[in-house]
Amino acid sequence: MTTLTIGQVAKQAGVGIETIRFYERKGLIEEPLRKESGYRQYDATAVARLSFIQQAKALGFSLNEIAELLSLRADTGASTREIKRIAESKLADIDAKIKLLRGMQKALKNLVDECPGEGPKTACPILEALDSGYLQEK
Amino acid sequence: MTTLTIGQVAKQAGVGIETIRFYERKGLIEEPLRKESGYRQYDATAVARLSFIQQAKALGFSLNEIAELLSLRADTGASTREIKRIAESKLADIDAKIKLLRGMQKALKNLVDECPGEGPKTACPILEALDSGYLQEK
DNA sequence: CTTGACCCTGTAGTAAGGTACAGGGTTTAT
DNA sequence: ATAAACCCTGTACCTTACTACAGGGTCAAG
Repeated sequence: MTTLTIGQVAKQAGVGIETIRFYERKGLIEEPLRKESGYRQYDATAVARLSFIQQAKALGFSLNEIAELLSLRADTGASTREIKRIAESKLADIDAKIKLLRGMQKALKNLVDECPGEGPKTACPILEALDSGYLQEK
Repeated sequence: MTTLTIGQVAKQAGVGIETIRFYERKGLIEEPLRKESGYRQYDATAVARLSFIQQAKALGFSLNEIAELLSLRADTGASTREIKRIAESKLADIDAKIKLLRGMQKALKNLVDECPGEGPKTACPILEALDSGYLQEK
């Protein structure tokens, strides 16, 4: 089994070296074996683990949530139920964020559409709206 | 003209006292006049300014962007064009965030739907997907 | 005239997710 | 054998938007 240095793992996984050590401190990655020199020795599973983390981040999981997923995975007593529960609550978070952003998008789009883009600032509906409390209707 | 203490302004605007001092340090609020005692003296325009900031935050503007809007508003040479430009770029940011979240939502929803919610973890498509790099297809 | 509620400055801490040294030791290539 | 490139620990710093003291001074009510 070929071993990898932290730099090689970082390169293969597309992250920084400091990031790997940071994940190690956070408990997201196991402490690897060391050479006599103290150098960390990794194998390919470390790259896979980092990929898992990147994937989960891409789905909007925080590092704490990822740590939770990883410990559930390692826990032979844990079931798919727990994992599904976490994923569902994350999905609900994402739904909520989208709703919020759609509200912003709609309000802002109205203002941009109505703004002539020239003339005195008194004619700008954007500043007007921000002043007026118009968004509070919501 | 009645004057207000920082506590009264905070209450009326629905923010904390520390927040007002923080905005002052950031340049989002002008430094108010002081009594001989050193107490800050505000008038109603301070409450309006805080409302402006809250409104803009609700539209997704960061404090730095809000500072920019405020300085444009104060700048007699600035036009609606500049303001519209900022609002448009903010709208583009929001659109991009929504797209990203929709991607996450879709991927995660598929996984949750396929997860039986019971049985061994090897049957859980969520962990499988995180391992496999399946999301990279994107 | 004293008590409690309020205000002041200045500094430090929070969360999240890293990033950047400083001051060393080690490996690898020439 | 020596220089470049790499690795080590530990600590400090970054951003955003606050929040929380500590250790004082002030104001209003009774």
